[in-house]
Amino acid sequence: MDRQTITIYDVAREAGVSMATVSRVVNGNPNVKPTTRKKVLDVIDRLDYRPNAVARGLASKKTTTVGVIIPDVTNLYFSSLARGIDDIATMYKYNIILANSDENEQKEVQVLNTLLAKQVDGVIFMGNKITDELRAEFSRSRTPVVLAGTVDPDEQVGSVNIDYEAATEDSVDMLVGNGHSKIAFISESHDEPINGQYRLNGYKKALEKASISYNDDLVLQSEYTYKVGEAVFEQLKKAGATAAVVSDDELAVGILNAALDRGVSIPEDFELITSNNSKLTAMTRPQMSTVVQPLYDIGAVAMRLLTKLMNKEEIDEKTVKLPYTIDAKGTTK
Amino acid sequence: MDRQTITIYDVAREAGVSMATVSRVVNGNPNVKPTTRKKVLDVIDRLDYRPNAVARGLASKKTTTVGVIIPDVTNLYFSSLARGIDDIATMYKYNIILANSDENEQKEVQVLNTLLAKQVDGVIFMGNKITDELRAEFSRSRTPVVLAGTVDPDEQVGSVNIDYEAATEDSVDMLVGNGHSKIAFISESHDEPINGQYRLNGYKKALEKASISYNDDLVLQSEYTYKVGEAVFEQLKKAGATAAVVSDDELAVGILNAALDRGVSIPEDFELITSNNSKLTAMTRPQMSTVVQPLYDIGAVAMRLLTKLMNKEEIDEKTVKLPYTIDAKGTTK
DNA sequence: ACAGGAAATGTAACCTTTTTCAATTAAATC
DNA sequence: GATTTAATTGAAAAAGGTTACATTTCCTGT
Repeated sequence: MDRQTITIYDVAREAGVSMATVSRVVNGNPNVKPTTRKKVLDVIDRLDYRPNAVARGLASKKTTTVGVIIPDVTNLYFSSLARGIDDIATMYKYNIILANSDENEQKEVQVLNTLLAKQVDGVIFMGNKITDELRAEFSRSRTPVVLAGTVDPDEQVGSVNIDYEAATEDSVDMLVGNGHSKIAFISESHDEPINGQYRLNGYKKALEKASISYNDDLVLQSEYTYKVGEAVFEQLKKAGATAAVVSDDELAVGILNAALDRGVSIPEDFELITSNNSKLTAMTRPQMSTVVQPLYDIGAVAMRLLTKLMNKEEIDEKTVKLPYTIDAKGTTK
Repeated sequence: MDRQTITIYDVAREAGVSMATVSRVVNGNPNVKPTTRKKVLDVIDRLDYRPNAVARGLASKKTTTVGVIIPDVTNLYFSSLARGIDDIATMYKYNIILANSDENEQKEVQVLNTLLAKQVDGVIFMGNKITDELRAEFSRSRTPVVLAGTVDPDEQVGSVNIDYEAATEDSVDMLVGNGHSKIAFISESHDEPINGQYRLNGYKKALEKASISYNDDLVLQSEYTYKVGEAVFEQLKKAGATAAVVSDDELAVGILNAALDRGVSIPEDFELITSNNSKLTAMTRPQMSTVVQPLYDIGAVAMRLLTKLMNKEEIDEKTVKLPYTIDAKGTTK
């Protein structure tokens, strides 16, 4: 009682050719006589035939689908990357299976596995830390993987980033230049190389250059949400910070607002520079000074790189670093 | 030179059973003797067998994948819905193919077609207007469709919303109550029923109740972006509006900031109420008064509804309206 | 020990394409 | 006009599972 969908068989029969021929015209294979092609095309049109992508995937071992693991679509940083990914994917005729991981290691592995089970042609991973288990899954399957906005010191898989260390160093340099010596650094867990290894290093380097001694009280680990801004700001005050480098925009807004709500003038009494250049940085008052990461492009380039990998094209460099700048807006002098 | 992946055949052979039996244990069919199950499970484990979801999909005609058409992941309103969708999808073992449409009618149709070609078990559509072409595609395929945060006066497919008309009416009521008579209404195109039919109606009703005559100059159509806020605010001033009801948070922030940047005090000189209760409403200063839409829940309920539809369960009501409230924060008195 | 029914397992068709590889047809050469 | 060669087309074998149906095995009760 179903048999409603029409298959390549039906087309072949109607057109009086073999299904191989139908397959050829559908796939644009040139070895088909123009008249036959026309005939088949007409039948396809008349019957409104749509190839079954699943059957296609099974036969050809290609699904034209890539998996995208994202911590949270609701985070503007990641959704901006995702947008870049999807646009390029569409351009290359791929679709995206999007899965939220909440940066939960267990979910990440699980999701990766279902993506692989679904035979995605490639995977784009956004997150912060590549656990060993994840790395093991990556290398076990021969499915290409590209990290977007995510670093893996191991560099086994492709990745697209900016130079987080240098960007953070530049940010701190700027605050130092504005006369600060009690500069806080706030990021997520230092277990994540992007923070503990790159950003923190940049921070330390800048301090060192300025002969400012490193003070543990000024280095905070915090989740990236708006609502913890209050608590973080209290900690900052307690530690005597007069400026801060923040690794996430949403958190930065939280801190900024907490300061404003307490009557602290910004940037006069406190300076702040954030890291992602998401839309948010333009929406606050004062607008937030920020590292300008080319968010969309990171996603786009990552997807482009993945297409090459899936296509087994020769890659010159599978770790690409995109340029960044610093945009001094209203939260710094 | 490929044959690296191991199939159900391999497992069957190793375990000395038929593939049917392997299939049974993989799918949790109870008709398997515990000892056999154990034996098979051991082999699966040893060989690290992972069922090929594509083959499965072809054989069973179920892909456990649903398509999600979203205008733009980067818009917090929609990404919040998407998050609700994905969480419930995951809960029911579905994956999400996400596709951005930019509310472009052509893209919408095209994307829907590739989703159907990929044999998704269901579709969740977010957008604003259901064109006839889209409607035609919806009904042609027997794939269930649910609209999330999107209305279709036609009510042919499932949908999850709030009562936009009433919510807008309430918003205007509140501004009227605060003494305004020159209240602006700003939304996207009135061709979209959600705006032209529901919200605008609510606006008119409220005016009528208050015996305020409708003034065309106070009714604006604008795209939903932050950057047009300036232009929109200028128009509002010109029209002499003293308050506004805005249908999109990002646009509302743009208007709010344009006002603040011009030295207008809010809410003293101008009141504003927005419609989506995205994170943004808490991030501005003053915080934005808003209609509280249960964004996450709209997505979650839509996905839940879709699971029922896909499961051919009996549905009591396929058009569900979720409750909303009005949260008067800093942009209204 | 044996019939009868339930439980467990196996057989083989089917799902819809792609993709060899072989067969046929058309075009080109002399 | 007979061959050769090139261009089209078709037949059938994958691809990796699910599932209806048939068959075998296992218990029970007598």
